[in-house]
Amino acid sequence: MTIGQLIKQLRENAGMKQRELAAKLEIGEGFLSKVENDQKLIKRDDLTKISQLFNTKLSELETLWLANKIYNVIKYESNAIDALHVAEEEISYLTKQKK
Amino acid sequence: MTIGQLIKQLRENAGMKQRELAAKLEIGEGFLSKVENDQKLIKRDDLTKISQLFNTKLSELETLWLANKIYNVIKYESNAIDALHVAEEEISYLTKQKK
DNA sequence: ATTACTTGTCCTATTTTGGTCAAATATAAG
DNA sequence: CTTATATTTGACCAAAATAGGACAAGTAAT
Repeated sequence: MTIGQLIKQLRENAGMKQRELAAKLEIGEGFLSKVENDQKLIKRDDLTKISQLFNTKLSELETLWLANKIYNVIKYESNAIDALHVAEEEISYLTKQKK
Repeated sequence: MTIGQLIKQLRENAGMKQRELAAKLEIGEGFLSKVENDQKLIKRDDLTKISQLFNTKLSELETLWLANKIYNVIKYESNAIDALHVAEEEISYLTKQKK
């Protein structure tokens, strides 16, 4: 599940048209369409508004949003998976903050 | 192991000073110092030169370089690990290219 | 025929990249 | 200690890339 797919799902489950949601987010509907199809990434600040509108957990939105950012960095890379693992090791290492 | 740590290691194992390596890469030594300490990321093109200079596998350098890029995206994020996993799923999914 | 959605082209303001240089610190040598 | 030599750090910068969008025209669905 990508951030775009989730936004689309939330919107449709609420029976809302793109035009409506776009208006609430103060963006054009063309842009929202691209967001829902993961061709553009929505502004991070707008996640808050979305989480309120659809009463969904902000943290879940943020995780998918961030995943999309990561994905954009590696999508054309043949060693993407290896790099992800290395990055994960580094994060884990620092997160254990051995004083 | 980060890309900076590896570059430093390769250089020291070859008994080379920062000044020398910096000259071969045509960058200042201040910049190289930052690269070795992961405060700056070296240009991707320069990885080729490094792999030739120290006779090391380019793919390994590239993986660490990419890992650093990813790391920079998520380093201050509390849900970094979750996002990494989501991104990995997306890559894996697309890599299986089910026609 | 409308309404809804998608897509392509274009734009500019902000951010990031890749770097310099000088000064500050370490380290080593005499 | 003193002095070279090596490395690190901070402040700054131009150029390149990206973010975040608008808008019009094209498709799809109703």
